[in-house]
Amino acid sequence: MATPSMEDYLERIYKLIDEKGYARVSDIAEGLEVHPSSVTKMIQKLDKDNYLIYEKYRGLMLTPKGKKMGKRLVDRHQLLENFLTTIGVQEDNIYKDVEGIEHHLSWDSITCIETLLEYFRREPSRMDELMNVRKDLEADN
Amino acid sequence: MATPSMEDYLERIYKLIDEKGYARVSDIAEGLEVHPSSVTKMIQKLDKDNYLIYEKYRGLMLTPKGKKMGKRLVDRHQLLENFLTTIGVQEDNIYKDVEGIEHHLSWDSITCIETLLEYFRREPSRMDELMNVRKDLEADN
DNA sequence: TGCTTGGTGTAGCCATTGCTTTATTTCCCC
DNA sequence: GGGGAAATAAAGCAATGGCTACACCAAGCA
Repeated sequence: MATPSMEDYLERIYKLIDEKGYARVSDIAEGLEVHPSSVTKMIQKLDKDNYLIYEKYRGLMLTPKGKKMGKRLVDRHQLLENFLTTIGVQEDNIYKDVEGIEHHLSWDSITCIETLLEYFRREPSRMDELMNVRKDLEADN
Repeated sequence: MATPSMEDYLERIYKLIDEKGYARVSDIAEGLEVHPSSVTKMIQKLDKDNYLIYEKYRGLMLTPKGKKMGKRLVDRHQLLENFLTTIGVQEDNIYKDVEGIEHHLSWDSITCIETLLEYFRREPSRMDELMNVRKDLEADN
């Protein structure tokens, strides 16, 4: 299984390839705010675990396994952002919270949160009702 | 600020005191599945950070700060368990997931999840509707 | 009283995870 | 072919927390 940091790298790589068609060491490093040498090292680890195929100085390609996992990770991240937004968490807390929890939820939990979001999406008035509850609770203090 | 591990200890200690009136090193160690020496070390750290007052061989007492934080941590844990249960996560995933995310959510997020739970509590039929969404989504596959 | 014993405390060590620094290598393009 | 940007290798460091081994205290019993 992948460590949290491996997931961060894989997520970033998937996104870069998705957006620009390729993922360079320096882009990955910049995105994650680490030094290039850290990226090289992690890429080698990801290669060893068959998430990607890596050729020194030549670049990398995600394997099917890597693509699949990358997509899941990116989707998961997005889902969690949507979830926190939906329930009313402040913008400035969302990124850090997602960053913190995304690596620690089972896919079962992810699926359930997905369902919950769909629940609110289907009937937007439900969010209004949620906000009413919020106002009630705030009034209690 | 407290590290994840410090929070685990504080949570455990608060619970022990709440249930038995005191918290012995060996009980804490057993609860967290670590060796007693690790507990002593952490207790000293918690003392240094004013979460508790510690006297060698004599036991410990939570300070007001420690009590307040301990209660928050225990409540937070419970809240997250309830949340995952409510949205339909399987029993066997809940503990590990909560264990994983509890240290990584802002109090803003916690409050919002609290509101969400209250939303379902007020009108239990909402959970039925949530389960209907779930069935729909499952049928799609 | 004094000894035994179980619970505690101390010190030093180890593992994991990642990151940095520094020095070197490779590629690409002029 | 040479220069510079990018990438890599090697070594080391820092934070976190856990463990082992051994020393120590204190309560209860003989």
